[in-house]
Amino acid sequence: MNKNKFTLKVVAEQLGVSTATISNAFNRPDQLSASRRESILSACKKIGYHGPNKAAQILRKGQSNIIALVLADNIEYMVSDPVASTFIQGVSSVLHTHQKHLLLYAGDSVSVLDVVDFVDGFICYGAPQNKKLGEELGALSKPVVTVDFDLEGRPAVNIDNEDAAYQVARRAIAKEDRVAILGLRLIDSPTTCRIYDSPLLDAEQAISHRRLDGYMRAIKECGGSISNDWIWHIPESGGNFSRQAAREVLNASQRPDTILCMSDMIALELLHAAHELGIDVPGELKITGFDGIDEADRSRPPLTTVYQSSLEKGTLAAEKLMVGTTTSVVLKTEIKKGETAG
Amino acid sequence: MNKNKFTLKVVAEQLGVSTATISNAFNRPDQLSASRRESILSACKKIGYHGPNKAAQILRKGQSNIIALVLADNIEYMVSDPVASTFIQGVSSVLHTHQKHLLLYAGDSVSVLDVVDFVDGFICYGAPQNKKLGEELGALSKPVVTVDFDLEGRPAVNIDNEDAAYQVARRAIAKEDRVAILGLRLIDSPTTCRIYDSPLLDAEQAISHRRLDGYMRAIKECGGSISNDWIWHIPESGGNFSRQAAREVLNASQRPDTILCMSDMIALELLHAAHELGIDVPGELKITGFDGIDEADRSRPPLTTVYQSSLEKGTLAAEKLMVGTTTSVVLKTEIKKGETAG
DNA sequence: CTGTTAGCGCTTTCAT
DNA sequence: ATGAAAGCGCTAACAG
Repeated sequence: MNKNKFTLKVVAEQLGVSTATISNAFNRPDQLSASRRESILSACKKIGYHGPNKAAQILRKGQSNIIALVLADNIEYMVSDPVASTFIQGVSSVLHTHQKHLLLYAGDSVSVLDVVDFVDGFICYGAPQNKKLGEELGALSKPVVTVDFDLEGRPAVNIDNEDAAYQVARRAIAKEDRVAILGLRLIDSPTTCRIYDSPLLDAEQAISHRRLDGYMRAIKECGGSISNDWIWHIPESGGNFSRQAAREVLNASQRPDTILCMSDMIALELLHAAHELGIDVPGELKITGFDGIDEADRSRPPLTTVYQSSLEKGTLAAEKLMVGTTTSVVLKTEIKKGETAG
Repeated sequence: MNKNKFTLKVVAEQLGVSTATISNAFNRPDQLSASRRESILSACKKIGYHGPNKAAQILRKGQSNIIALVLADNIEYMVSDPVASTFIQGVSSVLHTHQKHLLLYAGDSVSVLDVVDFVDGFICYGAPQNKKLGEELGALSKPVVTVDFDLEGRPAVNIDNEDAAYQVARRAIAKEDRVAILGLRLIDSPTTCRIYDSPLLDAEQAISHRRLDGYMRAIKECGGSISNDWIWHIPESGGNFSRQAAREVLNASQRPDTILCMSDMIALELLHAAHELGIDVPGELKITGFDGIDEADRSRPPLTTVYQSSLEKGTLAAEKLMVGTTTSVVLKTEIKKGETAG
């Protein structure tokens, strides 16, 4: 329970040198002889002074080595989502090599202004649920890297959601197919429901809408069409939301031939529900997912989906922030054929 | 890209009041009239001053509202582990209601001293891989709450690992059973292997050893015994480590009748491997897990395991830290019968 | 290479 | 209820 209350000044007096010398010994080796530095450092260690106070350094240097990772939703959900947690892994691994600390910041918080003064930069994973945060991040003087959405003038890491969705849908849909879509965060509702004619969320905000566009293109190309009654909104992949949607769509009269899911978690839940109802996949029902999580590979039958590297998204975003890049990038995705789409 | 460079002092001059008044308007409402405060606040908003600089506040007040969550291993692994991520959920939900920020700190880092000056307290989830961190945390003058291990004089949140392991093992083991154990972090090795006569890690450090004790007690009570050749060390639940151990033990001549696994992730991997080899569970092989994660319930057959509430561990630990409790607690666990243990 | 000094931006007695 | 002033602990000019 010690943790001495030493300050640079006190230590300097005790060692009979100036404060600047102590400071330099710790932060700027080039400013003094190696031997002097060595003796100072060991003297400090002996008396139990472990280096300059970090809080004071943050104020003085204007640099904390803390990076805030702004998550789209609440932290609770994000940490348990396989896609998001893989992303976090990527981020944390590169921050670790750069000796930076990781602060998790919830996208449903009130304002990033309560951390902006003591973090060095932001990585923003998905458009924050609280729109205001997006505006704030856009106007900051500190570095920001966005992922899965864009912010005027900020470097971003994205995938081509429209094209990926198109590709995977194209793989599943056959002529004359009745198609349904289980979408993610399409409208502003906390519950699972068909979208009917609810206004869609801002197009710019939602990767979901790019995916929707891709699905639509595929459907059209197959000579089909889809009404809003056959498009579900699911607030988040986890929990019971997906299950509810799965049951609704499977129990509908005139069950669809193909169901396009905007995440693997949703698709797996649907696959599970279909199994329970004795529906043969892909014989009676084709299913596609999105993300390419490991679990999608282990399901039986394995999911037809599109893979995106969340890990790479994370490492790239963090590296951009570390290096100070200003250019954006669009990562490649890859169709995983699986066996759920005929 | 604005983010005005306003300081309290500048604002005070501009509004023609003293710095103390501005400060009070933001931090101590009781120090001035409501109307005065209101007018000051709105004036500040108008000119774009969003409140006192946080970095300066941290230095001055010695309080940052940042809580460090020290993870046992590297962050990468922790975030992807269902047990750990559930724990994080619990922590973050409580911190969020207390307006505290969450800093993730890896247990394989060099020293907590590089954050101690700017965090208000520590939650330490599992004995840090780097032993030195444990010592440092013990000697700090800031609040520390430990989980799944103890630190002299610090409040802790634990479960009774020995008893839980005993209970679940007792459920599976029958007289004359040949028993094997797939253990987690038993020795100091980065690879999956039988422990043979390697020295076990410090008993105090490892919850695994309490579980081992429980298993041993159950085995003895059934009139059996187990040699170190039948105890595996697995460095972490995820990755291929569990799979390797599963294959080794299943392919051994004289396959065990019962295999006790120190985590559900290990047990599920084992179940999967057994399935691939056409081994009937529980007919030809009984399996037990540990943790009671959701997925253990969804497997076929559902896993016989012992449930612990990682969420509650998280909320409790965070609450202890917020409230400043000094007492420790041992949470209840619960046997989940499942169908993999006869 | 070393020491002196002026702040980084704020909070908080203490006096008014 | 408000204002003046002394630091919180450190760093980086600058001068020696």
